[in-house]
Amino acid sequence: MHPIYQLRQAIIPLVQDQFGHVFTEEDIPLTPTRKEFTGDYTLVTFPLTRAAKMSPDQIAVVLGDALVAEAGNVVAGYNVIKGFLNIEIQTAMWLSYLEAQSRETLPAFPRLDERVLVEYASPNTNKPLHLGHIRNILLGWSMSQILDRVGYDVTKVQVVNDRGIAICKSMLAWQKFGKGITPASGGIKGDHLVGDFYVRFEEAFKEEYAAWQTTKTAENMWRSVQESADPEKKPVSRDGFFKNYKNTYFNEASELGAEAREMLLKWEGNDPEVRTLWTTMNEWVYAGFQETYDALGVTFDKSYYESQTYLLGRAIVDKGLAMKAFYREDDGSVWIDLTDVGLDKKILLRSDGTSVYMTQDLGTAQDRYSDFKASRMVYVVADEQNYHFQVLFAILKKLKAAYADGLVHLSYGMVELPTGRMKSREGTVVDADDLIAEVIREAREGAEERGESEEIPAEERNEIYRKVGIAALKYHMIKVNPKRRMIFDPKESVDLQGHTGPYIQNAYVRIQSIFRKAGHPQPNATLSGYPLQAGEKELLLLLSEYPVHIQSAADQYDPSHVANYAYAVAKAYHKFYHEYPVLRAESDLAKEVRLHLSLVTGRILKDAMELLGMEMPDRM
RNA sequence: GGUCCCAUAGCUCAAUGGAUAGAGCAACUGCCUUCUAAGCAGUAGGUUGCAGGUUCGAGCCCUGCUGGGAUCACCA
Repeated sequence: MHPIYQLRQAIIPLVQDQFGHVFTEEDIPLTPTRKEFTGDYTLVTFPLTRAAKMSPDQIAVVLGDALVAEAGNVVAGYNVIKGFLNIEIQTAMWLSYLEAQSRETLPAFPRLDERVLVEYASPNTNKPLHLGHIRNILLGWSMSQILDRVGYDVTKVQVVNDRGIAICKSMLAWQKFGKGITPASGGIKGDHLVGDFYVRFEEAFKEEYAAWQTTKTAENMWRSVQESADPEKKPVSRDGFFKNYKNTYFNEASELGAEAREMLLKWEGNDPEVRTLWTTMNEWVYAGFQETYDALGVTFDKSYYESQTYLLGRAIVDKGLAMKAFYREDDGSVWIDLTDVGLDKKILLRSDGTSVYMTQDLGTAQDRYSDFKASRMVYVVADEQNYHFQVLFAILKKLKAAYADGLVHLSYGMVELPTGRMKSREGTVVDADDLIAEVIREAREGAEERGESEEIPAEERNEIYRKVGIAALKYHMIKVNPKRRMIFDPKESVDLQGHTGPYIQNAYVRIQSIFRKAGHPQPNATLSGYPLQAGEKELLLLLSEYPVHIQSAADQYDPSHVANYAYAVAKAYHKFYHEYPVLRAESDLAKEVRLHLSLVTGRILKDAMELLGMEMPDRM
C-alpha cells in the first residue's frame, strides 16, 4: 500500500478530532516536500486556521505531535517551517512499498465499463502526411493508450477525406500528364505519387491563369475594376486583384477548373471510369499512408471515409426541425440559432437542399454512436477548428444526443517552423516520411560516431537506430502541452541528448545492462532494515507518483504530463546510477534494494514510454 | 469589430492556488582504469508582457491594457 494513502488515513480523523474540520481524500493539502527541506510530504496548514483558531505553526505542531503519537508506524517525525508541516515517513514503510512494487506489474486502474471513441488523423487523399499530421497522430495515439490505461474501453478511428475537388485535381493531372505511371512502375510511394500530381495540377493551372491574365478579356476586366473603384478606398494593384480573383477564375473561366469540376460531377454521378480511377488512386494513397502509420507504430480500429459519410446528417436535420431546435428560412435553407449560448447562427442545409460540413459531422457523430455506443467521443483536431467544435457540440446538446455530455475536442496548436507557418506553395512543408527517415539516420550517425554498438549484429543495430530515432522525434513533439502552438525546429527534433526520448531510453538501457551482469532482483527479498539514502528515497518517491500522472494526463487530455514525468524519472535514475553503485554495492542488502529500485524504474519507464508510443531498446 | 487561445532565462519548454519559479539547448568548468559519458557534477542566465484586484499566500484566479495566433462562409 502506498504510504501516502496511509498518511491520509491517519490525517483525516486527527484533523477532525483536533479541529473539527473534515478533509476528504482528495482535498487534503498534501504535497511532496521540496528538496531543500527534510521530509517526504508536506501538509499546508493555512486552510485550517479558521477551523482551528490557531496560527499555522501551532496547527502544524499539534498535528505533527498527534501523528507521531497515534500513527507512529507510518510517521517517523516532522518539522515545521513557516506553517508548513513536513512529515517524514517511516523508512520501513518505503521499503515494504518497494518490495510490493517490484512484485506487482504495473499500476492497476479499475475497468470503468465505459467506451470512449478517439478520432485522430484526418488525412486528405491528395497529399502525403506532414508534420502537422504527425502531431495529431502522436497525440491521438498516446491519448488512446492513456485512456485505455485508466480504465476506458477505447476505440480508435480515423476519418479519411477521400472525395472532393482536391482528389479530382490529382486524378485529372494524372490523366493528362501521368502516362500511366503507377507507384510500382515509378518506384514512388503511392501517397507521394498522388500528391505530386496534385502539385502538377496546381502548376498547370497557374500557367493557364498567367497566360489568361495577358488576354484582352482579363485586360478589360482589370480596366472596368479600376473605373468602378471607390476613390475613397485604397487602390488595388493589378497583381493583388488577380490574386484575389484566382478562385473565381477557377470556378468560372478556367478550362482546367471546368474539367476538374466536371470530374467531380461525374464522380457524384457514379461515372464508372472516374470511379475506377478514383478507387485506384486512393488505394495507392492508402498503401502509402499505411507505411507511414507503420513507421509511427499506430493503428486504427476503424476508418471512416468521407465518400460514405458526406451525405449523412439529413435525418438529423429533420429531427432538429421536428424538435424546433432548427428553423427554415424563406429560401428553404435550414439554420440553428445558438446566440443563447454565446455562439452565432449556423446554416445546416443550403437553400438548394445540399448539406454543409457541419451537417456531415452531425451525421457522422450519430453514425459512430450507433456503431460503438461510446459515451464519450474525443476529437483530436487542430485548434483552427475550435469554433466548429463548439458549435457542433452545442447543436448535439440541443438535440439532446445521448453522448452530448461526453464530447471532447482535444485541440492542439498548429505546428510551425522557425521560419513561420508551413506553406505548401513555398515548399516549406515538412514531409512525414522524410522526417522519419532523417531522425533514424541521425540516430545511426550519432551511434556510429560513438562507435559503441559495433559488436551488436547489424540487424539488431538497425532496430535500435529505428527505436532511438523515432523516440527522439516523438518525444520532441509529445512533451509539449497540446494546446500550445508549437515551433518545430528540425534540428532539435533529432537531438539525442538532454530532455529527449533517447535520454529516457538510455536510463532504461543502463538498467538492462545491470541486469545482464547482476541478474534480476530476488522476487521475495526482504529489504527491511536498510537505511535508505537521500538519492535512493528521492527516486522511490518519484516512482510512487506514477499513477497520479497517468490519471492527470487522462483527466486533462494531455499526454505531455506522462512525457515530462518519464523524463523526471530518467533524470532521477541517472543521478542515482552515478551516486550509488549497484554491482559493487557496499552490502548485499544495499545491492538488493538498488536492484529493486532499478527494476521498478525500468518497468515504469518502459510503460510510460509505451503509453506515448515509444519503444525501449535493451541496448543502445 | 465579436469570440477563443497564447505570452515564463538568449532559444525550446516545465511548474494540483503553497515555501527561494525549474529543465533542456546554446556558453563556460570539471568527471570515463570503476554497472553504457546518448551520462553526472558545477558556473552563468528571471521585475513570469504591462497595470490593478481577490487571497494568509498568485506564473496560475478576476478586470483592464499591450503584443502574437486562430476563428467568425449557403468552404472543407
